[in-house]
Amino acid sequence: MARQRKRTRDEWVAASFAALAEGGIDAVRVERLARTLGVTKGSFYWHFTDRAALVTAMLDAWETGGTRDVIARVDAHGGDAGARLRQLCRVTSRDGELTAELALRDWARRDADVAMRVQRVDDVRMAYIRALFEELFPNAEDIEARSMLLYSLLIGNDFIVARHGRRGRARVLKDAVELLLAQA
Amino acid sequence: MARQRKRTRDEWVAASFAALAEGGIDAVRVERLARTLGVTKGSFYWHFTDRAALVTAMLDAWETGGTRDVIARVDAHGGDAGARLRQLCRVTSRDGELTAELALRDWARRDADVAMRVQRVDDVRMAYIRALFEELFPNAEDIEARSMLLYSLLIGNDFIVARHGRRGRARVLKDAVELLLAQA
DNA sequence: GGTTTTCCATACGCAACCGTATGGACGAGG
DNA sequence: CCTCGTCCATACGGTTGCGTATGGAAAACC
Repeated sequence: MARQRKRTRDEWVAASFAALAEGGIDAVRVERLARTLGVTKGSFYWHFTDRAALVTAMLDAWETGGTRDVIARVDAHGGDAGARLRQLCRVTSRDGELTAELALRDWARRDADVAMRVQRVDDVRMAYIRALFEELFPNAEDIEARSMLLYSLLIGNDFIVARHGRRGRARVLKDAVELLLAQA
Repeated sequence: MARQRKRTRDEWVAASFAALAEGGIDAVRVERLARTLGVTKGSFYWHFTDRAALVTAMLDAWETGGTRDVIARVDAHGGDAGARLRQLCRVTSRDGELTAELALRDWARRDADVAMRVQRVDDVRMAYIRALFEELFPNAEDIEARSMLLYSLLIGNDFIVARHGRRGRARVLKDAVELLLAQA
């Protein structure tokens, strides 16, 4: 933890995500972040005009990190459509991968700008999933249903905390994916 | 809007949910709620010891409203397992049915008590869905996978804002449910 | 080495909340 | 009619957070 002298804009954004994950949006406060970064508000208001500007920067980071980065990681693994869908499942089910999702989707219900961003993210993710399913199935409506089911599963896997008896979540998740990949 | 003289505890809770839906958890503030109810804080602190007590009352209401009430509405409609699952889908996809879900699930990540409540709700819902699928399929693992997929779909239908080209969400939702109800 | 730019500390005013304390209006019960 | 319990208004102190203003240290530049 070498006491560096200068903070960058990205450090503020990173600290904001950490605070969001730990304490919710209520924890993303200028003075609190300043303390964790070892500086004061003066630093913040030099890098950002506003608290709103910080939030905008967070949204930007989430938008690319939650689409392009994930897709790149999946594609880097290679394989055919089925392998990629399984890999997508593994990547997104990693713990802490979707820490900001809930807060942002909740916020999107009340803020038009945030809603637009979430829609963009959802469209990109669905397009990726849809393209993979298109390599496996012929019927467009079937493809759309399976894509929606898989995307919902990835979201639900993180948002739902139900127990599954003796079976673990990982096993259920795997079974569900295989069900979606199975030919009707 | 007859200016009533006395407020009940439930009115405060109802106003809290309205505020939560409109402005997020940040809008659930004592003095703000008092204004919308046409009273002052004095009233609040007579009905509740604390802001935390209000939140607890909200959680209680959500817990029963999001499980027993929904299940009762579905069962009241009657029909076999397949019909009930389709009805469950219709009931939960009504707008505004899950306004508190996102905020609560987000909160559950950081508060052990809230997490326990969400888990109870998820367990009850999953048990209901599972029981219905058990009437349709023989394999336990298959049942669990389909149950998780359906529950995820119901959640995802509300949380995901992706577009589906010419097909509307309602149509995709219906196709997805039929896919889950179809024999392998 | 002096000047300018970069980055941050300090101090201030202001608003929003929380929770408490206290008194008052109003109806119920005797 | 008087009292008592119910329900709320008002006033207060304390905290937290935002945004601004201003000065200062340290580095970059010439």
